[in-house]
Amino acid sequence: MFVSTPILHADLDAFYASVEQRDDPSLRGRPVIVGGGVVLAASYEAKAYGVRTAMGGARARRLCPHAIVVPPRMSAYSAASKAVFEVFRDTTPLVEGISIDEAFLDVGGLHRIAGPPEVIAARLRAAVLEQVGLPITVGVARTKFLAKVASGVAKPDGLLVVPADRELEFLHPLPVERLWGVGEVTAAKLHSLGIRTVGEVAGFDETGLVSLLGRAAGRHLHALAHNHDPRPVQTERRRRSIGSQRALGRRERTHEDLEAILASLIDGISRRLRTAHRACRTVVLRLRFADFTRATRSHTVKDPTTETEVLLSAARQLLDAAMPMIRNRGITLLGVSLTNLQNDTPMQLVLPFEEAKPAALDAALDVVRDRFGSSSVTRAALLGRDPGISVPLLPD
DNA sequence: TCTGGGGTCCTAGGACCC
DNA sequence: TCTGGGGTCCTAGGACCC
Repeated sequence: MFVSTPILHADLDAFYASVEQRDDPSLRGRPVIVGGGVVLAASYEAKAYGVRTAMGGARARRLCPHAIVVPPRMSAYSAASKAVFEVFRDTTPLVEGISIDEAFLDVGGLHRIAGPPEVIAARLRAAVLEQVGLPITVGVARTKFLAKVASGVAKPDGLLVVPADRELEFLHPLPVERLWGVGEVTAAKLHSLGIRTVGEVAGFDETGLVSLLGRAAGRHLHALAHNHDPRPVQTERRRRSIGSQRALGRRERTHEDLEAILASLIDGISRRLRTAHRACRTVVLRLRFADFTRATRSHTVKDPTTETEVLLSAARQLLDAAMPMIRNRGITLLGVSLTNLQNDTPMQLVLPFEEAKPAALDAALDVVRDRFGSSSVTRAALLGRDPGISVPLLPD
């Protein structure tokens, strides 16, 4: 039935809320909201009342007054996520995590051993429920994009297979909002042209979409509507930024207050930066004002750094320069992110073959695997004799 | 009780270089 | 003195995702 590699998109249902219901039986079957000021997650019982992720807490409570509101327990969610990803990797080594609660699994090579994809998917759902105690929805299709759409349609606690010969039949009647990458703004633009379904997008020419949405978004949408998505499942994706931010409410903040918050943000992220064995060149200061408009200010240094002091002084200068704006408009959020990430040290793995003793090679392999999380690197690759494997040894 | 925290990717303009 | 095109880097903003 599948002419090429079938892909699974596995997506935990109402993840944070499901973990809360798992850990506290009194919450089961009842509307649960995780979060306070803002809804981080809502159980399906709460969603039935119109409660949505990212909604203001006050509005959520108006919609569902009898909901039980619990504070988030991030460490519990992160532990649950780890456990689920172990189940994923028991299924296939080709797992691409996209967030704490979803991943793509390439099960193409598994047909002989594990059966057809729909059987693998059903077994995966049962394993997650049994071993971790959480409901999960799985979409199965020939491409990542379609698998993701399928899981979205099948939620909650569902399984949906899109057979290779029925793809457009499945895709075209769906509303444009189902497409990955179409949010509120893009949907409104499409609606303004009378486009409401994916099929209608497909009937629109690419040039028109590009002039409406910009080059990349237009092409992307055109391709998806025609079911073109050649992206493979990628097991190793490198992080491109590290950031942290703090909402400040509406209180007045002095320069000293902000400096203290900035120092603690930088302290946290520079620690994460070093733990990840990365260095950074660009510091971005993020601001949100009293009217909830936003601004960013950034500074790029010549040499990549991992040092708290360097990062802090760059961030301080950005903050100082932004103080007039902050005094004018009031500040409700302060954040920092580090981008332009590089490896923290250029890796020297030049090992002339005749000098490379097995022990030295193994040590080098350990370093590479540790740094890059890559288990597919071989001794031959290190020695440059295996052109089939590329090892990203240079700073990116 | 208005509005969290972590990310990715794209665009556009200006500086600078060849 | 005026006039090119192409490429890269930096900065700022914005859409989108979970």
